[in-house]
Amino acid sequence: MPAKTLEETVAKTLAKTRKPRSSRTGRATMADVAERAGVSAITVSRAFKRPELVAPELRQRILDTAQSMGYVPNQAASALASARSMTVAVLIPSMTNMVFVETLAGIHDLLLPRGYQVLIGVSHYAPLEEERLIRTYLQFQPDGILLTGTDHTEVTRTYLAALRSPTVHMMELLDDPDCLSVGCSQEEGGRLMTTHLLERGYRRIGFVAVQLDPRTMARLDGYRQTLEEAGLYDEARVWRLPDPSSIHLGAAMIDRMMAEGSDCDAVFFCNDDLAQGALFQCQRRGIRVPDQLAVAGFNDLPASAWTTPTLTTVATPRYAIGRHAAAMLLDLMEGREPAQRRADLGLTFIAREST
Amino acid sequence: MPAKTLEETVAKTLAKTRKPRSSRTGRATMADVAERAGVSAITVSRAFKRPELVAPELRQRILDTAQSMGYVPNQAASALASARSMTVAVLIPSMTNMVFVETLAGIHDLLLPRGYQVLIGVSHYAPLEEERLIRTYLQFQPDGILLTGTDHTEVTRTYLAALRSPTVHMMELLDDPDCLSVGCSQEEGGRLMTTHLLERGYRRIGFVAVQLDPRTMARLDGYRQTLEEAGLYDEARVWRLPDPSSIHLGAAMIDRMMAEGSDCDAVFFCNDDLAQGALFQCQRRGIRVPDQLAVAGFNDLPASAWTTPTLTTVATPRYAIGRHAAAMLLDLMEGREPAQRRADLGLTFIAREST
DNA sequence: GGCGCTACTGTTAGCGCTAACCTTGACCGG
DNA sequence: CCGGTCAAGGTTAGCGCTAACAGTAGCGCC
Repeated sequence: MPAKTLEETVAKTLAKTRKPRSSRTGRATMADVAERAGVSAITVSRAFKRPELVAPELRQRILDTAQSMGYVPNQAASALASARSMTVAVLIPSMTNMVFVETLAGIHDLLLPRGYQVLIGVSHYAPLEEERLIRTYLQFQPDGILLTGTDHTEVTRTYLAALRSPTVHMMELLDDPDCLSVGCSQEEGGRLMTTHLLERGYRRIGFVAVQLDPRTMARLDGYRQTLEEAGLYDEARVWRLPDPSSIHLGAAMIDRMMAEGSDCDAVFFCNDDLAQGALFQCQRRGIRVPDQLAVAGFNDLPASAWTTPTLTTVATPRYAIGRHAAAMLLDLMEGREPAQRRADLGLTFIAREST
Repeated sequence: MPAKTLEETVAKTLAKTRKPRSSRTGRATMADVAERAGVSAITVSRAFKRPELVAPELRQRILDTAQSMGYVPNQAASALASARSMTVAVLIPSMTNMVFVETLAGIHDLLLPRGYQVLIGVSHYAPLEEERLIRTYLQFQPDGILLTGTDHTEVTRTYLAALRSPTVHMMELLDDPDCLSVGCSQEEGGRLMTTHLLERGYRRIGFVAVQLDPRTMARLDGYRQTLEEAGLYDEARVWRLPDPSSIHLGAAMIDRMMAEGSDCDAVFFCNDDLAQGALFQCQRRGIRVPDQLAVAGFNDLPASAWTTPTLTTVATPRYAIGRHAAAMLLDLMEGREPAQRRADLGLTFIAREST
């Protein structure tokens, strides 16, 4: 009986001409503020979101009223009505690795002042975990997505392709013109360091790769290419370990090399914390660096300028990468075409005492 | 003319008996899935959120249909309708300080598997910034809030009091029975270390306080109390600097002490990274540690077990604090009373070579 | 005087989901 | 055979906000 239903609806509508002063949650709503300020709800909405559309005095009165009532806009309702969540999902492999924390800082510094919120997901270097996270964060209908690296599962790629949400890849550079990327050439970093070691006269240069993520492997590639060109590459001087990078592991590697009777005159560690651990252990064991063994790292962590000896390394512009990626994403989210689809932010080689 | 309005409404309602297959955003909605699976929307909702209410085969069919359509629930709509955002706001003072990053890891590990999302705010040790962040995060109607420390502005306190959202304070312990807190006694840490230094025979013990946040000041208090009891407190051996803690600053402090002709035979640094910097600089300047100068830190950062000499410090259970705080919050959010309102997770004193 | 224009403010409808209630049919025991 | 119970699914209304459109007033101008 549709007639009855309509009658009922009308009756109910009339009955609650004015609702009790607050919503279900006990918080003031936009309608409450509107009523108190003697305007309509939409005007309150505009006073907050499009202030230029409301007469200055009225706007001030509305804002004052809202303040006095402790009104806080409901972001879920806003997101639902406007189809804009003002949220960006960021996926990084690790939170304990300073490199990504600083990238995050760059992202935060750019996006937060512009009203965007950041949802941080940690994939622990596992593409499958990343896929799970993507699924979770899609529920938030993020206006944009920032991904680390380029090794994503097929499903992740499908999700992202099916989605409208703008996406920018960080750290590594992509040649695919459909993808936006900001980063630096990890391979180039590997070449820079290896070339430096060759120039310093080292001939039996080892490489320690851990975590085995694509960035580490790219550095290894750069190392291998350079040594192969010099006719000095020897697989026996390459160590590959899936473990996460740590000072402890770096120290352990020195022990292992000694135990194995390695003939290296220099070792290029894929990460600064490994190299720092190696330096500490060399000091303990009385191995003179760089005379007996040269040690090199990657990323330029803060302590690397202070160890004894100080550590030769390659500085990566991670803060700048985060900031730049966020800026590109912002362009996309606001409908502008970013200046470039692929931004190489370069590397800085830092020669110190350890080589 | 209400009659006409009603007629119009009915006409429109009939017209769109079935909407086009997707929503405004182009994504499949629950209604789309329901139609395809031949059930009502609420059943789809239940298949996801209350699976025990839907017959197993039907549930599977719904989930399969959803999957095949690439359906992702809209969290904003869910939050609006259910008044539960499944979101927790976490405010920490710094992201580059490992202590808080590990706290975050504990929080994540507990909350994410239970379906909660975490919004991270960084206050940069500024209560006013924290207040701003609180205001921002309240828009998300978080189901719970985790705060670091106890120095909040009056406005922050007012907001939190006006709010229903459960709140747990981390790191420091509160005596206020209205507040839940998880942490350890920073003051106790200061006493532990100072007592240790006294026992080792040091008599002119200095203290370097940086950042000057409440936790640092509490450690300083513990130090002062202990030395006063021993009749050895001397204000001239206390340095207070507002700068953030860093290796660099620790090294600089050694230089400054030398330049000032300080007579300390031991220095207690309020943070491990400062102490590490001091150790590095002592090594550079040929100051023998601990013979000429003992060095002590706080927090037990990873590198502290590897420096030369290794660093005496106090380990704080930050991961456990994060996890425990999250567990208490979860209890509150799910309507249970937590086992205790104030959890002291203790400290571990670690004697190493530097003292 | 009428037209267009700008500057404000309001009305209506609906975003996608779920709480609360309602219906249906199967099963059970006396 | 009937009332009671329960599991499984549906109906209705509305969460709090904003897009889109619809006024309305005031002004300038020919």
